[in-house]
Amino acid sequence: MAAGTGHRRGSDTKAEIRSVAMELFTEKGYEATSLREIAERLGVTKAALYYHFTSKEDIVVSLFAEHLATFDELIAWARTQTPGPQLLTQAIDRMIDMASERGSRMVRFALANQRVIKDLHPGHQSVHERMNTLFEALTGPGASVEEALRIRMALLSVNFTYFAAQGLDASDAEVTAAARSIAHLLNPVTAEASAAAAPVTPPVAEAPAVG
Amino acid sequence: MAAGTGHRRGSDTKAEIRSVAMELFTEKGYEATSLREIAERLGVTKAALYYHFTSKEDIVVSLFAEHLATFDELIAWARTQTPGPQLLTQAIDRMIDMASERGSRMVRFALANQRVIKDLHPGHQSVHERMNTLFEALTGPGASVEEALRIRMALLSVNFTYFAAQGLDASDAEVTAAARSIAHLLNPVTAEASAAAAPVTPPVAEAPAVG
Amino acid sequence: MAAGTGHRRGSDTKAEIRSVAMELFTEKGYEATSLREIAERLGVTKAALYYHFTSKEDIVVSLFAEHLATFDELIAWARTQTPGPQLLTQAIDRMIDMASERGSRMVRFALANQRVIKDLHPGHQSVHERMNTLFEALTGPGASVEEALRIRMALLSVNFTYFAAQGLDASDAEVTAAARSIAHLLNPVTAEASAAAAPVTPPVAEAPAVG
Amino acid sequence: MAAGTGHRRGSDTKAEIRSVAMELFTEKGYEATSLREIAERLGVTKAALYYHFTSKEDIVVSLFAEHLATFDELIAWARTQTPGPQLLTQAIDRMIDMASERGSRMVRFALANQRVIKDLHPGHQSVHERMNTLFEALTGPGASVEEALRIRMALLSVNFTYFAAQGLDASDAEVTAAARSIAHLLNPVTAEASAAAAPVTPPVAEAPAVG
DNA sequence: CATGAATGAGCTTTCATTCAT
DNA sequence: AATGAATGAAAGCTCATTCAT
Repeated sequence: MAAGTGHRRGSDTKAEIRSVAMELFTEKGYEATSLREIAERLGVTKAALYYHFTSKEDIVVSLFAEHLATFDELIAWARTQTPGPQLLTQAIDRMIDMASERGSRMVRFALANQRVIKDLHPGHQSVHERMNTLFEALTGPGASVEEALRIRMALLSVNFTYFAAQGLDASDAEVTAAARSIAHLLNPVTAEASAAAAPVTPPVAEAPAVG
Repeated sequence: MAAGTGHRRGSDTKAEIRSVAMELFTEKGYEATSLREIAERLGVTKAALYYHFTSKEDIVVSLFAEHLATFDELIAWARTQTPGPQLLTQAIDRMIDMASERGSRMVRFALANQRVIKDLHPGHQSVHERMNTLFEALTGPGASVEEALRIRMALLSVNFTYFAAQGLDASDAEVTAAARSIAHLLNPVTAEASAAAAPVTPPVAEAPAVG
Repeated sequence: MAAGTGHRRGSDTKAEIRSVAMELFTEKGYEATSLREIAERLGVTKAALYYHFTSKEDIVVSLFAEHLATFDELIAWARTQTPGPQLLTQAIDRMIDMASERGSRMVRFALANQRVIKDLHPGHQSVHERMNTLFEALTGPGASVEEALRIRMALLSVNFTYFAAQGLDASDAEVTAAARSIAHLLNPVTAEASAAAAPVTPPVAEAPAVG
Repeated sequence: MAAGTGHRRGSDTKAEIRSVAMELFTEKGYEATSLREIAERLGVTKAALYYHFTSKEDIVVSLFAEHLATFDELIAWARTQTPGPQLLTQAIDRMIDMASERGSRMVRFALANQRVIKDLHPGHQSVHERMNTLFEALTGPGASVEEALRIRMALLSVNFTYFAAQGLDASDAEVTAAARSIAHLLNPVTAEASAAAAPVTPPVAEAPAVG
C-alpha cells in the first residue's frame, strides 16, 4: 500500500541503461549479468529498467540493433553490385570500416555475446541467416570449401583479430589495421597478386605486377 | 540380493557425465546448462553428479584438462626449441594437429565456452597466461603489433575457422585443412615463400625451395 | 491553443474506465486484471486512472455501488413490509427484476468477483451482512435449515442460473425467465400451489386455481 | 557457494503441501494465495514446493484430480445408461453423493476457484467440456432452454447450496440434505410427481397422499 | 554408488502506487 | 486532466549445493 517517490533523475536514463548494459554484457556476458547489477550500478531499481525496456532480451536487442542496421546496409549494397573480384575486396574493406568507425566496443560486445545474438531474430531473420546471405552474395556458386572459408575468415577478421589481441598492448587503431591486412591476405583475389610483394604492410597501395 | 554390482549402470558413470556435459556445454554453453539437465539426460539425480565431481566448475575443469595437457606439452616443447622461423611453422602445424587428432569436439567446446575457460586457473595459471607464454616463446622481442597479431591469428586459426564454418556444409577434415592453409598464409615466415606458389591448396607437401 | 477542452478524449474518461474495468473484471476477474491492462485498452496511462479513482479497489467499489444501491432499496423495502408468504414471493420477483433490468452484466460481474465483493464494506456493511439482513427479514424466526436454504437459493437463483447457463446457447431473456421459474419452484410458499399446475413453464400468467 | 541442510522432515511433506494449499486456495483463492504463504505455513522454503510439484498450477491440478476422477466415473456411467427419466434422477443422486462422501471440502474448493479450474485441461478436456458432455448425456435432444437449465441447476445444486449456506449456522449434513431436496424439486421428471406431495421435506420417504 | 528431500540465494518479471510537471 | 518516470514489494521459478540414508 506504500509506494515509491517517482521521478528523480533529469537526464537520459534509457541511454544510461544501455551504456551500463553494454559494458557489463561485454565484460561478463549477457547470461552472467543480472538486471539487479545493471540497476544497482545506476542507482535505480530493477523496475525502472522495465519502464524503459520490455525485457532483458529487449535491452540486448536494442544494443545490437544499431550494429545490425549498418550490417544490413552492407548486405543490401552487396546485392546491388555485380559479383566479381572487386566486390569481395570492397566488401572486406567496408566490413573493417564498419568496425573502425564505431570503435571496438561493438566488436567486443558481439564477440562476448555470440550465443544470445545467435538466438535473436530481429526483423524476422537471424544474424546467421544474414551472414550467409552476405557470403552467398560474395561467393560464386562454384567456390571450393577452402575458398568459401577464406572469404568468411576475411570478412570476420576484425572480430577474430580483436579476440586474438586480448592481453596484447595494442591500440584499437593498430588492431584494426592488422585486421585489415590479415583480411586481404586471406582474400583469394588479392592474395595472389599482393603475395609476392608486401605481405606484412596493408596492400593499400597499388598491387605490383608479379613477374 | 544376488552377487554383482547391485546397480543398474554398468561402470563408467563419470565418463557418461563428462560426455553429456561436453555435449550440452558445447551446444548451449556452460552457464545456460544446468546440472538438472545433465542429470536428467543420464537418468540420474543431481546428487549423483556430486558423487563424481565436487562442483559444476569441476566438471568443466575436468573436460578441459585433457586439452590443456596437450597444450601444456606444446608450450613445454616450444620452450626447449631455439627460436627462429622454423619453430613458428612447426608450432602452427602442431596446433592444428592437436585439433585434428581429437576431432572438432574440443575446438567447438572451447569456442562455446571461452568465458568460463578464461576464468579457470588450473595449475595456478589461466589459459590466457599460457597462451601468452606460448606467444612470447614464438614471437621475437622486436616484433611489431601486426606481426604479433598475425602469429596469434595463425595459431588460433583452427578455432576461428570452425566458427566461420558454421552453416557451411563441410566435413571436419575439410575445415581443418582450410584452417591449416589459412594459418600458413598468416604465418609471416612462410607467407613470403609460399605465396608465389600454392596459395589455396594446403602446403602439406615439401616446401618448395626458394630461389 | 484554440478554445475547447484541450484534450483528445471528449469528456467522460471516468465512465470509460468503469466500462473497460467492468468488462475485464468480468472476463478475467479482479485479481487477474491489472491496471496496466485497463489503461492500455483505453489508450491512457496508469497514472490517469489514479486521477479518477483513488485505488484499484475504488474502481471495483464504484462498479458495484450502483448494484448495491438497488439492492439496499430492496432491503429497505422488505423491512417496511409485514412478513408473510406474499412478501417472499414479491421479494423474489423484485430480485429477478433487478437483474433483468440492468441486463446480465452486473450478475456476471458479481459472479466472477465474489471474493473481492465479499471483502468490500461499502457503507460500513459487507455484502454478506446485507444479504443476511434480507434473509432474516424474509425468513420467519422458526424456519428450518432447509426452508432457509430454499429461500436463499430462490433469491440467488438468477446468479446461479447465469452460471449454469455457461456454454448453453440461450439469450439473456431466456435465462432470466428460467431463473424466475426456478426461483418460484424453490419458494416454499408458492411451490405447494404452483407445483400441481405448471412446473416447467414460467408462472408469469395468473396462477390457475388448483383443484 | 553455501547451501542448505537438506532432508529434515520425516513424514509426508507432499501431502502436507496439498493440505495447506487446499485450505488456502479455498479460503483466499488460487490467485491470491502465494507459494510463499504455503511454504511459510509449513515451515519450509518455496523451493521445497518445487521439489514436490512442478508449478503452482500443478498443485491445483493435483488437488482437483481426485474430484475429477469421481466425476469422470459419473460421466462414463451416465453414457452407458439408456436415457430416460430415471437416469436423470439417479445422476442427480450420484452427484450429491459424491459431494457428501468427500465432505464439503472439495465443493467449497471448487466454488472458490472456478476460474482456475475453468482454465485447466486435465486429460485433454476442460471441466466445462466434461460438464457439457454430462448434460448432453442426460438431456434429450428436444429439451427447451428452461428444461436444460433446470437440469443443470439440479446437478449443480450442491455447489450452489453450499454457497448460499455461507453465514448460516448449518452442518454439512444439513446442507447436503437441503441440496438433495432442492435438486429433486428442480428435476423436471420428479417435480411433477412429488410436487403435489412433499415439497419441503426430502422426497426420500413415500409421498403421502394429499387430501 | 546413488537418491530423496531440502535449502538459500538469486533470477526475471509484474504489480499497485506516487508525484513533479 | 493526464503523463513520464520511477519505486518497493512481491510473485513464480530455477539453480548449485548439501547430507542423511
